[in-house]
Amino acid sequence: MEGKKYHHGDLKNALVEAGLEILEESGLPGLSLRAIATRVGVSHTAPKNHFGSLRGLMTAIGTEGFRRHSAFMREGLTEAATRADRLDAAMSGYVRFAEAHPHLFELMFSPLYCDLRDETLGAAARDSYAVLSEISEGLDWPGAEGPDRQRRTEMMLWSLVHGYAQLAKAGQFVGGDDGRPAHSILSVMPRFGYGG
Amino acid sequence: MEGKKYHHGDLKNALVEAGLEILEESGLPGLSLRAIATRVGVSHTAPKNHFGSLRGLMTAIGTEGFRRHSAFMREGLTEAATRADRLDAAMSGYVRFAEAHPHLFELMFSPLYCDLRDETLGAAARDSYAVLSEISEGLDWPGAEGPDRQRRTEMMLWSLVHGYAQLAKAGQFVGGDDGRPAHSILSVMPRFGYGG
DNA sequence: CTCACATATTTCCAGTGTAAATATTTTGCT
DNA sequence: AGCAAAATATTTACACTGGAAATATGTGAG
Repeated sequence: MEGKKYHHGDLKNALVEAGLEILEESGLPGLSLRAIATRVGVSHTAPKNHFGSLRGLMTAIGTEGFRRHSAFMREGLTEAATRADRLDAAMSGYVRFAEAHPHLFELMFSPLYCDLRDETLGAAARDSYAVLSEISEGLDWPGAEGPDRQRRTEMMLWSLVHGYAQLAKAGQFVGGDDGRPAHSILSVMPRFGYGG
Repeated sequence: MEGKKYHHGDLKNALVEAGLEILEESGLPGLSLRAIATRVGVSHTAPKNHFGSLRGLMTAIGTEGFRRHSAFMREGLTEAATRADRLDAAMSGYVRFAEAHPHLFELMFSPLYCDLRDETLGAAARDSYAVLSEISEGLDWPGAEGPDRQRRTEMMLWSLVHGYAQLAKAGQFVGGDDGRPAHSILSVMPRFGYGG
C-alpha cells in the first residue's frame, strides 16, 4: 500500500519532509502549498490527493513534530538516576525541542494550522504526554491533595513547561545581549519531591 | 494631532476597533486588511498611512489587547483581602481574558502578528506584567532561593498561568462533554505562601 | 488665494488555497 | 494478454490576500 512505483513514488512522506525543511528555513509564513510542492517537484495541487488541503498536510507535519518532540523528552531519561533527575530531563527536553524547532512547535499546538482532533496526530501527542504523565506520578506539591490528583499534577507541570517554552520563544525571557533566556526552565521550576 | 476632521475623522482608532470586532467574530484568519477597511468604509490601502502595514495595524490591536488584559488581571484585585487572594484573582483574570478573547490573546503573544519590540505595545505589556510582578513579591517556593529570586518567581508564575491559558485554549484540558477545562487554574496552581 | 501636506482612492501586481476538468499511470479482473 | 477501473498528477481558472505606485481629495498655514 505504501508502494514506491507511482509517478513520484513516495509523495506523501516527501511532502511532509519538504514541509519540515521549509519550516526550519522560512518559518510558518513560508510554509505554502506551492512552496512545498515546488520543492518536491510536483504541481501545487498534487498534495490534495494525499492530504485534502493545506491544513491536512500541516496536520501530518505536526504529527511528525510530536514524534520528534517525544524523542526530545525521552532523550536524557535513560541516564537519569533519580526520579527528580528524570523530571528535570523531561522538562529540559520539552524546552529544548521548542528552542530547536520554534516554528514546528508553534504549528503543533495551534488549531489554526493543525487539526488537533486528527486520530494519528492524537496518538503521537498522547505518546508525548505519556512521558509527562509518568514523571508526574507521586509528585508532592502543596495543593496536590484533592480530586483528580494525578491529572492535576500533569496539568500543573505541563502548563509550567509549555508556558515557559512559549514565552521564551516569544522573547519574553531574554536576559543579556544574546537572545537567550536569562534563566533555564530548571531554575524556574519549583523543586517538589516524590512521596508516597 | 489626534484630530477628528479629516476624511474619516478618527480612522486610526476606528481601524483598531473594527479589527477587534472582526477578531471576535471570525478569528485571526478573518482579520485581513481588506476586511477591516471595508468594515470601516475605506479602501484597503487607507490603513497604510496610519500603520504602514497589516503587521503595524495588528500591533496596534495587540496593544489594545494588552490594555484589556491588564484590566482583567486587576479586576478582582481590590476586593481581595489577603495576598493569597490577590494572587488567585490575578491568575484567574489572566486565564479569564484568554478564554474570553482567545484570538486576541493569540495575536498579542505571537511575533507572527505583533511587533513585540514596538514601544507602545511594550508599555502596555509592561503594565500587565506589573501586576504579575507585584503578586510575585515575597512568594515562597522550593527553589526560590538563589540569584534573581524576584525575576525567577515572576517567570515561574507567568509560565504557569500562560501555559495553562494556552493549553486550555487549544482544548488540551477538556474534561466532560462541554468544551471547558476539567480543572481551573487555581486547582492546578501550587499553594505557596508569602514569607519574609 | 495658493501652496504644501496629510489623507484616501484607484489601479495594478505577485502571491495564496482550492475547485473542476483533464491527463497519465498503476492496479485489478477476466 | 487485454481492458476497465481506480489512483495519482497536471492544467486551468477563480476569488482572495498584502503591498507598491500614481492619482485624487481634503486640510491648514502663509
